[in-house]
Amino acid sequence: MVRVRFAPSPTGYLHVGGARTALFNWLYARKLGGQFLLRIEDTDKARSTDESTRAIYHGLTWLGLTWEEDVVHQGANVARHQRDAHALLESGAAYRCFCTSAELDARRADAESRKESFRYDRRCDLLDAAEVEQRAAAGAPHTIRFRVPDGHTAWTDMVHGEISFPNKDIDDLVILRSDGTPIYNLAVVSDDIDMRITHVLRGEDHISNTPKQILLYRALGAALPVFAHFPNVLGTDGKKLSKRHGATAVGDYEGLGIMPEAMCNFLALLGWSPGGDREVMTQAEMISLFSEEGLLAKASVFDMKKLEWMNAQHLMHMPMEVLTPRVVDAIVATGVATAVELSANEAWVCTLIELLRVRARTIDDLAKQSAPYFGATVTFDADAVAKQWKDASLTRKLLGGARAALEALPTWDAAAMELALRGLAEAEGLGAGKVMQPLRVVLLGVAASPGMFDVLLLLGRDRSLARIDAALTHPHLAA
RNA sequence: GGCGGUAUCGUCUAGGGGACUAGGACGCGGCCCUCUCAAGGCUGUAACACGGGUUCGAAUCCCGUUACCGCUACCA
Repeated sequence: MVRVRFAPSPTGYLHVGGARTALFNWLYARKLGGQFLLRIEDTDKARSTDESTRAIYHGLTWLGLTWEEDVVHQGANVARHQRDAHALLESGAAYRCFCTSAELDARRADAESRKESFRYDRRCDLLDAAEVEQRAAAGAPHTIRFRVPDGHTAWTDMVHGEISFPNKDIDDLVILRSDGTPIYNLAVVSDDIDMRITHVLRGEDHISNTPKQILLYRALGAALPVFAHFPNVLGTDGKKLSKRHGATAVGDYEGLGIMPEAMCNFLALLGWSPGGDREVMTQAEMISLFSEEGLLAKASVFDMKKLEWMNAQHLMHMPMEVLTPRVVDAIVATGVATAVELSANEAWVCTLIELLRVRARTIDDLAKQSAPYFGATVTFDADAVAKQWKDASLTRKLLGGARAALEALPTWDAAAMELALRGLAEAEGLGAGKVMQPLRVVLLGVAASPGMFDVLLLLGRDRSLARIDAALTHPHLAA
């Protein structure tokens, strides 16, 4: 049974890089019928906050990346971490180190000043056993260090292939601080063993932790998981994505009107390709297409333009029953209509969304575009007015004609409107646009919208005529 | 500095020795459609980091260089 985990530290919001790591873990588990677990690495109490933990839950849930079993809080496992550290001490794989941080810092600085790379010299490992016992018993503060054996440590990474490190380049790492608290590498290994994790899929920044962790697995007598290290997500300047690139938290994109389906789709394509020319996919399609062969080792740049395009694709193709509630919420949030009003006109709202979804890039954009269809009065865009009502007297004449023609219509249907309005234009010796464009501004206040007849239908006879009347009193047209 | 990772259009990528005149997508430009805006269709722009090998043949394999990234803590 494949068991994977996403293990963020709750020191900020859910970052898009982290979200992609979570996505790949989730996809892998879903693909193989495995389990996707969540572990909050909150051992750094100073930096961890409950707010961050909630943001991570929210982000993952929003993306649809639901996890199995109870969330594991690393901080709750300290006793086991300590037990493992002491087991290592007893088996001889680790030793007590009485060097203080200050001494270590000084030696490190000294090595650096001589342009040498610092390695712990194992002086405490050379101490007489009896002396060690005596000092420890006397309560002398000390850490527990893992003794890195000779040789080299290698593994076959799912995305990078063979990776090998000479053990001589790995320092004897502290696994338990002098205050008895565990160090990250020990805690991770201890928890992953305990959680029976079979595949550790994480960010590239953990590559150099991996040999240390493999050594710990072996010393603890545990089976190794399969490792995969995903490349970084970069900003447009090629630097690792960070705050100064603007929105980096997945919550930011939610606020921007990006949908989770699009976000997942976009994130999945950063470092993974289903092969062929496949791009727009539902989550179900991503699961069935997912394979480790498609995983890329190269860092990729987060391109907001493409995310927006991706969002637009999902916006226009997704099932109405999932889209509608979201748009309704967004419209209500803009204040132009209430939820009650919208639910009372379900079919009408549906038509409106169908017409706008193909012209919007985000949910917020769509909600904003819907504004002119609500309310009693029209808000006129100054540029649209200036451009489309340039010749005031001609516009008045055309609008008068359009109003009369529309009012005379026996039935309020598109075919009849088209006949009437095109007829009007022809009679004036004008192109259809000369009638439609001014009318569009009259009805909606803006220069771009769905087709005129769709708009007329949406607004209805009474409101359409009333808006024409209202426009005739607009200062720009009132002679 | 040491160690590790990576390198195809501006960006996401296809490519796994001959099918490459290097394909698709985003973006950008043009055309078509058209009452506007979108969507859609057609089309243009633009890349194998560099240098050596291996091979009859290299974007694909190997080595080196360069650049970028990561790690090098009693952080995670």
